[in-house]
Amino acid sequence: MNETIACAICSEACCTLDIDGESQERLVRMFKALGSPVRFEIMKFLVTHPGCITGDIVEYLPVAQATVSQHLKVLREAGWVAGTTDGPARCYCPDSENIAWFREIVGEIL
Amino acid sequence: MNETIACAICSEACCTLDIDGESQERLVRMFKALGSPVRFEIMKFLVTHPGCITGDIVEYLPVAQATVSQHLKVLREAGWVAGTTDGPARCYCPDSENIAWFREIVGEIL
DNA sequence: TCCTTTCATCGTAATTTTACGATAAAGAGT
DNA sequence: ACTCTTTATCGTAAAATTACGATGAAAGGA
Repeated sequence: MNETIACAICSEACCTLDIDGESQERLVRMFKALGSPVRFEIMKFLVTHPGCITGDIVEYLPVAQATVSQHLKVLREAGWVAGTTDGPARCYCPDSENIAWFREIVGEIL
Repeated sequence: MNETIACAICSEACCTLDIDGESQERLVRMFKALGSPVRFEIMKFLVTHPGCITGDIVEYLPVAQATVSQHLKVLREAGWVAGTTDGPARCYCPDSENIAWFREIVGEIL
């Protein structure tokens, strides 16, 4: 679905956006991850409290611990946040590299 | 959930991101809308073929017409695209104003 | 007026997501 | 070894999303 195609507008082979499948998947995953009110709220909290632990988020949000953990996993796998182990706890931070990548590619494409 | 709160990190009233509820809802809706492979593909097509009609997208994608129409509605309501009527057909374009807004606020917040 | 074209909407089945309690795992301290 | 703290994972019920065919609505031409 990512190669050059013909369409009714051009009536000949024509352009498509220059993004490889892997990057696109990654990008869509990032969009999807922040397309949830709860996860967006978590992200907001992490931006203003970088390095905080999961428990802080659980305290802050009216959401069960298991749910927060699940959402953090989604944000991690999407690349929005990165977690480092600190004893039994886990510190989370916005993943600035991936965030920069997101902004960059969004700027190119949209 | 958007006012100043106290948290375990600061142990006193502390900051939260400066975004009002309405903008946040709008932003989350935009994220969510592009967090779907099919909708992302539609958006890509619209960027490279601004002004095309629904039927062109239906031809391009291996998806039923009803489904495309539904996805276009989501993209419209999120503000990614704008549609203008042209006879029985409907022309769609990327909504550059809202896209600019998205980029701007993402740059501020993340 | 009657077609034709184009698109949106309705109803619905299948899939995915979300949220929760319960439980497991992993590290630090005693 | 035992316990406490912290987080992840499992199982599951409820809700939301997705995709489709069928139908309806709106505009233009014969």
